[in-house]
Amino acid sequence: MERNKEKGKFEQQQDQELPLGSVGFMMGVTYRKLTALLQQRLKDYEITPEQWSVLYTIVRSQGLIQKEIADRTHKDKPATTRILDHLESKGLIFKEVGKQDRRSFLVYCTDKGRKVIEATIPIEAGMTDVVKAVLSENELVHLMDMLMRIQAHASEMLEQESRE
Amino acid sequence: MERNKEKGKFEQQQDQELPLGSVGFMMGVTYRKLTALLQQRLKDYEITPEQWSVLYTIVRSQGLIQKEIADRTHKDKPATTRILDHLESKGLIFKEVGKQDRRSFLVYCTDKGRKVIEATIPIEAGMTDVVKAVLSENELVHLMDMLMRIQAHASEMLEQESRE
DNA sequence: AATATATAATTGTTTATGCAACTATATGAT
DNA sequence: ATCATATAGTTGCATAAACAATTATATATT
Repeated sequence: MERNKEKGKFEQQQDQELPLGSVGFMMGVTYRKLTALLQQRLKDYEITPEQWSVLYTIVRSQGLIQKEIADRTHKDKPATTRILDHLESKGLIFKEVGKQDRRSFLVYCTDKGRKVIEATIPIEAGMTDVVKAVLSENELVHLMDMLMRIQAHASEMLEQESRE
Repeated sequence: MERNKEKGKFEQQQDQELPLGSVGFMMGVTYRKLTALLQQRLKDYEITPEQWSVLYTIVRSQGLIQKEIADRTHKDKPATTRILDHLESKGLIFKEVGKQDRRSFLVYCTDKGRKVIEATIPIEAGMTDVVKAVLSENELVHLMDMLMRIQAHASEMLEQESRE
């Protein structure tokens, strides 16, 4: 009887402490927290974290086609189109129709776009510092390795399972 | 000259292999891949992963107020309101006005809601198996621990920095 | 050459997040 | 008791992801 009561109390407590213990949800929560912090820090530059990642990719490699940008940033084509729209309307990038392949556009950053990235690279780097404040160098490396393994395997599974 | 050429080739390759190495972005990509897989597997039940997490919380603890659900699922109040709207329109939950506090609603699941969760718990558990296919038991524990540390620290930083 | 098929990009729809503004009810201080 | 403040919930707006369908151009097949 007493043990039952105790167990009841324990379970009730667990209920409050561990509402959703699965990896996927934890990862989502952590990602959103990190992103919100980065967004906060990028506020003065009027660019979102996802826009930053796309613009960064463009600054590093001028003249990519959208499909290639989509692959490198792990976005699908519609998402890429729309983020590029935002970047274009802010005057940070421009497009040019492909000469050989007229289906595609070559994407370039403007001077303004390059300057935004140059100015914000330290901010993005600061996010790694935030993580390193609670993780050792080894742990960070291990974390990245695990994330890559999970990501690769989940992609594989998804492709497999959606193919029928 | 030759060395320069080689280096150019190497950098170009790096360019393709490591487009965005930062933790935050990697975590977002991994989260989305896991979520997409879960969504695929939940397809027959007409419920999304985020809806699942909210419904699961309700099934485990009947009569929570929305604020409490928001806290446990790490969502803000608007997001919670809208997800509850979806669950309600599918007949999986219902609300009841609070007796003591008439600002709040007590949320309960319907029979249908409970059955959906009971039927899909194995599917959600299957996501852990997907992760365990590429991570040892120890690594998974370590990963969860690191995620919690990062999440807590990022929350702290965000609160600190948004407070001025 | 004509036709089928693949690919690049766009548009529309649904779901979800984050932020700000708002309503209604509770609580605290004078 | 009144007035200020806090809290629960909702609504509106911007951004983004996932999926399906569409358009336009390339490539492959016969």
